[in-house]
Amino acid sequence: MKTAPNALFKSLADPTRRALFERLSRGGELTVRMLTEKSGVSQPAVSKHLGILRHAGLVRARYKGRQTHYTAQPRALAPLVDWMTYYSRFWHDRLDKLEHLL
Amino acid sequence: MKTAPNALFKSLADPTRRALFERLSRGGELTVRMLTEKSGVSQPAVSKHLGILRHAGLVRARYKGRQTHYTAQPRALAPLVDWMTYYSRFWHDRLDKLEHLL
DNA sequence: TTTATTCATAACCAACCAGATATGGATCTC
DNA sequence: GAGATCCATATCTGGTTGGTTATGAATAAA
Repeated sequence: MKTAPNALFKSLADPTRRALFERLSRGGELTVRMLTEKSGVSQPAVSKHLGILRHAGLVRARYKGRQTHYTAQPRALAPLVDWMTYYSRFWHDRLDKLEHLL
Repeated sequence: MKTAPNALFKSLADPTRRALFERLSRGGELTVRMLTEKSGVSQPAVSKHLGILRHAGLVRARYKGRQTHYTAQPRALAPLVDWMTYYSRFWHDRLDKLEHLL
């Protein structure tokens, strides 16, 4: 309950990185090129962010030809849900049903 | 749905800071002195962290005499729950009941 | 009225981080 | 095969940040 959410919190703390994850969550599968276009940062920056997200398990890479397709892995958010379930006593009664689902 | 979770994610991204919030979530009301003891860092560091948490709305300060008592404000986690509700399509069906509770 | 305690702020420092440009490998296209 | 495109990695840099010590204001205790 301690080290698990660390990488997740850190990964999602950066706005640019979180925006990438958000786009992937809605947009299905997207290439680095597509993600770079409306990201506001350079392509290497996007690649680096995707690497961090991938390391945290939040996205998944599929290699086809010269381009890499990324997809979101929302299941990786589970430790965050666990963390909030555990540490918010106020909501505990309402969240504990959710907890055993995960 | 964009700027709201930013301060929360950033606040909770630091392990020391998150540990303080966790302790307050379980330990009720604690003074800076008490929080400093088992934090592993100096008192000014604790004060700074508490200031950040307070700025994010995650803790609340009560001033009595020369000591400051802090309490956790788990309701402040609401935007995080909203964020996860919105951006995790996988859990959407299970979380949307929770969403309208908040 | 001293003396001690509690806390916050200031000033400083080392480490980390997010961004850039440069580059090269791999793969399509012509 | 030649050129163009896509992506990742390497390197560098400015800004952020989490930590420290120093200090002072405010309050409690002696």
